[in-house]
Amino acid sequence: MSKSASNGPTIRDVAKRASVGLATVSRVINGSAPVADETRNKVLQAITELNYSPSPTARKLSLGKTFVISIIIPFFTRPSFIERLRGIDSIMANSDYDFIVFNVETMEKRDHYFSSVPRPDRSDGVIIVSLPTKNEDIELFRNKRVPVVLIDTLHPSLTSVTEDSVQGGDDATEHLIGLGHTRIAYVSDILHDPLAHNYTASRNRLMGYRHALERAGIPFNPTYHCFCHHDRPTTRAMMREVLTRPDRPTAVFAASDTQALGVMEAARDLGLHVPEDLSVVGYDDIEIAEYVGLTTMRQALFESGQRGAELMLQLLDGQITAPRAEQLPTPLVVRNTTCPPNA
Amino acid sequence: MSKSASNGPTIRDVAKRASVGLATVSRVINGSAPVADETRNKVLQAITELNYSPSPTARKLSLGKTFVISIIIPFFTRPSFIERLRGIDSIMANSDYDFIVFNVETMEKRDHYFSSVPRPDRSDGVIIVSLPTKNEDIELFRNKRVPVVLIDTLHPSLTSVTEDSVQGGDDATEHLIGLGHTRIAYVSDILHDPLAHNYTASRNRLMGYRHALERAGIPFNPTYHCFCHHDRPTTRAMMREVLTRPDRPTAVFAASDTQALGVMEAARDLGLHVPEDLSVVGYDDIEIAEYVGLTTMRQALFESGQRGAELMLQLLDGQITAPRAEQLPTPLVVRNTTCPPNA
DNA sequence: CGGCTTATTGAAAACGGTTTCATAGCGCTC
DNA sequence: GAGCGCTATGAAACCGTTTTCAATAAGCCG
Repeated sequence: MSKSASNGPTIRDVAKRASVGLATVSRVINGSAPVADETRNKVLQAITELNYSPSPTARKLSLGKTFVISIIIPFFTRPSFIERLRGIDSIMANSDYDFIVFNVETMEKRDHYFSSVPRPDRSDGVIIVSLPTKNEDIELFRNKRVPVVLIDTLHPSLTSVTEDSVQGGDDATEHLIGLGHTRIAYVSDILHDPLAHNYTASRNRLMGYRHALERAGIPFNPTYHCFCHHDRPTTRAMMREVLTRPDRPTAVFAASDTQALGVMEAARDLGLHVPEDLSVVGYDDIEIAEYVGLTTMRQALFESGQRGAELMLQLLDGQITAPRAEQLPTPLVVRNTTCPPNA
Repeated sequence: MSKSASNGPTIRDVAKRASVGLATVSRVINGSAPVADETRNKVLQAITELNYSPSPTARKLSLGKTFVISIIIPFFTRPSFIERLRGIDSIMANSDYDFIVFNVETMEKRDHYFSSVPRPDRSDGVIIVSLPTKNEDIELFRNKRVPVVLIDTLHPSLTSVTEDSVQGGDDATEHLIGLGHTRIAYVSDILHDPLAHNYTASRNRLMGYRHALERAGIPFNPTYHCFCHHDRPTTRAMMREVLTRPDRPTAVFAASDTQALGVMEAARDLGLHVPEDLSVVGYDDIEIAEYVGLTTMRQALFESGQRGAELMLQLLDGQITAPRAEQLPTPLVVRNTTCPPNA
């Protein structure tokens, strides 16, 4: 079983045909040491005659590298992850590395991949997307000595690329304040639950929201922070109550487009017009957002993937030594779900 | 450079510690030959003591396999591809194989991947999704002796999984006929252009459409076949004209949800109500479809990925020898963009 | 108790590259 | 012309597995 069907020519065949030592062939291929022109030509000719190409596996074994970057990502739950993957791909496709994707859909899979994937004989590096890391995870990675880059998540001892959610929350809120709103609600998922979708991001957007309010001299009203499980129907139900309160907000900043859609459905249920009766700002700029004309914060999804991949490549190159945390700006996309209040 | 940082224990270390030959360790690990219980226990103990796990790369080299399945897919252009990838993943994750994804966004990349990826030293098998194959491609694959499975595409000499587009087109049209419609338009992209998105599928849906009409005794009206470049704005513009014709259709079957959305926008532009004035059936059941309540044909995307992966595994196992073409049924999802005419 | 089969085992040869190390050949200096 | 350094090269060792092959020990039969 050791020999598989019809293997191609090996470096030894090339050496024999060119009547040189096989070390010389290796040198010609990799340019790792000077070779006389005449010799090189003989080798090159033998290579083309035999249609030889070196075995990646053998190379990997000899070099002690895998030439694989592993991506651990919940990539199937949201379209936004695809955009990040595209960014990673756009960089990786031009490198020597392949990337293989590990799809996390449950906590068990997360734990399983976190412990089995970052091993030197499996991957040269690991990019973790949108998955928070605990300290024990970090310890694990360090023991395995595999470089790690975080995208969309933060940890003090790892290199990471994140969107600036504080700034984003600030900008979104400021947009509403600028239009004249003062009763502005913030809608998010449950911030106490570390397993929630966007735990950290939602918290940071809240911070930005509060900064903006503070700067404008608007006191923070805790009853304007509405949270519930992160899906459209639940958000819709919750907001139906909120929007019937006597001091109902005139504007809503939602921590995700999905929740923003829930807000809009609730408004529709109650006969409130958007944006005349209620301004809504979302976050993410998912595909539907454009379709329904939702004003939203666009995350630099593609760019985050690109940047993460670039950082990984630099890490592998030894160009980066100390962990570095980069932040990407998030632009506001103004469509037609926001306008001045009572307009 | 040959030695990388801090490699883990090797099979030799285990052998030494258990004071057995290294062949025996291999036998214990793989169960490839009988080992005395006492010996096995010694080895097992040494393995756990050293926390040993075998090097995948060395295994690959020795076995002459890559344990990699390559997926060539335009996966980033449409959400539907992700669903197929999920299906593939759900099967592959439980196998010995990793899969690596090659993202095709241009013709050059297609050609490049088609020639470089299906090589025995790169992949044990290749799954090609939604990418038509020419005869010369097939010849190439055959030369490389790498098994290939097609998803969403067909070729007589390869194993494939496709949705039954003829049946789908038939069912969609029949649904409209059943509601009482007789003036039914078919909207698709340009069928003469082999580079168009869904060339074959669109043609097959047209065939199903005609079958259904014929069975109902409704003559096929060529002016009811409307085609244009496959995007929402273009479709919208085209349909604005079609829907102002004196014999305007009372129902539209669109070859994709994207185009169906264009149709609905055109109707809105003209003050036509959906479904009272115009019934619309789409195809694909993309995410937005549910949001806007579009009646549509759901493709068995996830299942197609699963089935394709299963077939690949069987191919690698030698369970399949002759090429086999499987077809998956596509269910109709009735929402609220269809109703009887003039209702 | 000798001979023969059968279950276990270890040494060694793959797998196909890269890299070290020693050497041969050459031009240069003094 | 002896000594020196430098370039180009090939033989051999190595990466960490799997598998072949021969050998040893044990069991069984007559």
